[in-house]
Amino acid sequence: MNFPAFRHGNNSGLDFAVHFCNFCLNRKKKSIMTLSEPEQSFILHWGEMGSRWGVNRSVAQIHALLYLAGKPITAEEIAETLSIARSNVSNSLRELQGWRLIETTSVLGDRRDHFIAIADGMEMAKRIVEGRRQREFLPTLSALEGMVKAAKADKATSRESANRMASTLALMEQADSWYREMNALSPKVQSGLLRMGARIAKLLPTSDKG
Amino acid sequence: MNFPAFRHGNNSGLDFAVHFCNFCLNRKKKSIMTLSEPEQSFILHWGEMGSRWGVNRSVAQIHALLYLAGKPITAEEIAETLSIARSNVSNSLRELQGWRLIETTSVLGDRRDHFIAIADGMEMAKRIVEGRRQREFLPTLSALEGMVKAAKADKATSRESANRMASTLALMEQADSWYREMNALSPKVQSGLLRMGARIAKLLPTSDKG
DNA sequence: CAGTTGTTTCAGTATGGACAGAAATATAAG
DNA sequence: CTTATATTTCTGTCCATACTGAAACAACTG
Repeated sequence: MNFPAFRHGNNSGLDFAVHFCNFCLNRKKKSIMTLSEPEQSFILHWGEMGSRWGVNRSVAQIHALLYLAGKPITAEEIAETLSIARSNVSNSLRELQGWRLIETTSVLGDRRDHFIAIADGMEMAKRIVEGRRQREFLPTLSALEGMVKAAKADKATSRESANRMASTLALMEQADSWYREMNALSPKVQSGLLRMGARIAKLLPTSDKG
Repeated sequence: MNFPAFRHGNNSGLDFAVHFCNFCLNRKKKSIMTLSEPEQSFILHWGEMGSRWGVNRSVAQIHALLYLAGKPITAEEIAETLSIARSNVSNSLRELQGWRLIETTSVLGDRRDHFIAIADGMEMAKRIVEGRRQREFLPTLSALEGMVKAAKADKATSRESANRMASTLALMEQADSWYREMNALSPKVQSGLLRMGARIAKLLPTSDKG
């Protein structure tokens, strides 16, 4: 540890630029989060759950940590707290940004990025769903479209087979359309519908012809 | 190939038991399905999709094959058609039965099980969702319950942290309750709601307080 | 009961993805 | 420009899981 020729109080009257000596920065760098036992199991289970749903463990754990922390923390802190490699943290953070589940913030006098998870659980869920839709659902949908077209044209494919593909496609398209419409509603209405549950069915015209 | 002392037509007048000579059975055994090109890509993509969603490739492929076939086929046929090991097929079939996505049927004069996928796409989707709920969602839910309790009791856990866990739990419980209610509705009403999409929101009391 | 056919279990192998650590690159400060 | 610091890319290792093929097991037939 070396302390350069910086001294507190010599910032020559600048109004906005705030500097810290390396000693302060170093002290800041050392702050590892200590996790309580329940917090640890939350993070562990979150990671476990993630890996069952096609999100890798580190990504899910980091997300859980940021979510629990509720305040901006640095990549390094994350790495030390969870004991995972700095590079892994870096990649995972980038992925989480890709899912729009975390954001970066700046802290005065610190060059490092500080990361924070979006706090609203509902919003979180929506972004995860939207992410999976974009990455997996939509590509499959368009692939299926192609296949159905090909199946109908191909005379080696039985009519029944082609029909089954087509109805699968139709079902998926309907589900997607339902999702898009629901997604477009205001959060207020969305949570209203959620809270309402099956009681909504009572509002349907009694002789439901669809 | 050896042909035992069985001859056509010597079934001694039994009404219901129908026998086939081994020659016939052997001929039956050889029938491998030939898949058209669109069918192949359907199966391949289905497998790909499965593996992205935590279902292993073989299981998903076999399911796709049975779904396309639309008629009962044997484990052996599946193995030969998809070129995967017989044992793998056996295990995968068992898993598919666990998900209630396929059923077994018997064919007269054939000891082997014949498998067929449920045909209704909507029903299929519902069973998949229910399966994942049972296997992954509910366990997580109860684990979370324990953690929230522990977090509230534990004084090393910050109030904010405990609250965040609690609200996550609450959201998941609400989602589950919504699902259960929707699931209990009749298929008719369900598809009515699906087709209706966001127009359902118009039926809500205008000043929606929830 | 012996022989045949079908199914499951088991143990070893292979493959894909996660991960660590090092090296390379970028950015800022003096 | 040099040095310090932050981040990303890259490469090899490790691990989990899927998968195969063989062997054990079970069920049925004559």
